[in-house]
Amino acid sequence: MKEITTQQQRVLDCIQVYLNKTGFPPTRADICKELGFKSPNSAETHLRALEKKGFISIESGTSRGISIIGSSISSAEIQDEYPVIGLVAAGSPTLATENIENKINCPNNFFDSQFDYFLKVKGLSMKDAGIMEDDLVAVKKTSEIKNGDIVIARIDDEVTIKYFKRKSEKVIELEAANEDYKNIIIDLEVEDFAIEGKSVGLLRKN
Amino acid sequence: MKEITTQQQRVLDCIQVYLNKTGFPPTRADICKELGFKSPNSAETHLRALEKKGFISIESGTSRGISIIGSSISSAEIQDEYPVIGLVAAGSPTLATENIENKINCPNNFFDSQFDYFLKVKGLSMKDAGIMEDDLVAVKKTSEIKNGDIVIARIDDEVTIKYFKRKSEKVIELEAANEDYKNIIIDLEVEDFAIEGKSVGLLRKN
DNA sequence: TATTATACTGTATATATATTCAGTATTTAT
DNA sequence: ATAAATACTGAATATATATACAGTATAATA
Repeated sequence: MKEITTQQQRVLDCIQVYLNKTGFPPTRADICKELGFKSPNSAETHLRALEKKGFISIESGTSRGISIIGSSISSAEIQDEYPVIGLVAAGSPTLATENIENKINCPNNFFDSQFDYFLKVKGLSMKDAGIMEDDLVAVKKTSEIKNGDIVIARIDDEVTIKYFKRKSEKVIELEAANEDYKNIIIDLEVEDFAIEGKSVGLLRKN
Repeated sequence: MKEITTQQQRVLDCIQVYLNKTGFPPTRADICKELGFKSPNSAETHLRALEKKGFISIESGTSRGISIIGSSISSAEIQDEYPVIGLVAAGSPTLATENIENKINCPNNFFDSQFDYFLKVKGLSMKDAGIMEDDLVAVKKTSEIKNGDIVIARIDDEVTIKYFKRKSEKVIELEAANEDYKNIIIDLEVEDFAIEGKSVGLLRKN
């Protein structure tokens, strides 16, 4: 970061003040008006100098495309948009647009593990695990599954959420957490079966 | 501040995300691109609705002249820090520093209603309501309680989470969601009883 | 001494952008 | 039953805006 001149500092301050006042950056003309310049090119050249020295970045071809570098409160925590997957139509990929009910913003380190989407739970098969109808399960797409994990699995074209239990090399049991539901035994040699991911957290709005 | 629709919330989130990413607000076209709209007028009408409802202000005739109301200068303003309240020591106020286990960052519009802190649940008295040990219940400090609400109540010096049921003018029943637990009948004339707040959501990390 | 950086005015223009108008369709209030 | 709000597509346009070009002038390098 090179040295800044007095006038360049005035321009930089002007951008910050304008941002604080309006919520968006100034145009070249705005800067001119604020600092008494009579030509938009006065602002332009100062901006180019500030960019060259690393104080700001300018998005080319973009109106008000100025951002002050370093002022973005070193946020280790990034907020991301996560899709909420509702009823998954048979045969369609889970994350297909038509399955996305809406989106939720939340920090990407919100749960102990990264995750990819929220699954809106239908039915009460995992009731005794505290997973109720319409709960949003944070799903991490992975095939690293341990016994006892809560997995989102696909059998033929149906998506289900259950406890995972490996019975043998070729047999898996999907265990419900509700005595009213039957467990599912999967013979990997016979059935079309896939693990979509596992639950890493849960969100309920009520 | 009137109610916001799902789509309007998405547009509002989109503006915030764009701001965090670039440092300046999006154009109508940017919003369309981000949310998949095909006409700039889609963004325009949503913006007008958001302005009418008081969520944003729009500077007329100004490119990118959008500012989110309430989230002043700081770009990470919609994200707030919420305390996690663990075991509440008898006699101490719930939000006393010594009761705060840690803090969680999450958007302040994360649940349908505003809330004040997370309560880490002990015991299984609300098991059948899907509230398990160590779950984090989002608590809104309020005395506006309806029958059937899940409330955080204080009897003498003990904090408990139960279903709320008004039996008569002076009698309240606190109902557990687990047949192994007994319901609690409160005579308001006899017992030292207070409603700390109610549950507006739940968070589970596993 | 020539060159580069700073610090401006003034004019011009391609395009980025807000914004209006004309439709269609669905849902929610009155 | 009718109106109003929501949720869009699609096209058109005035203008807001970035940005290049042509100058002038001073101070700091090399």
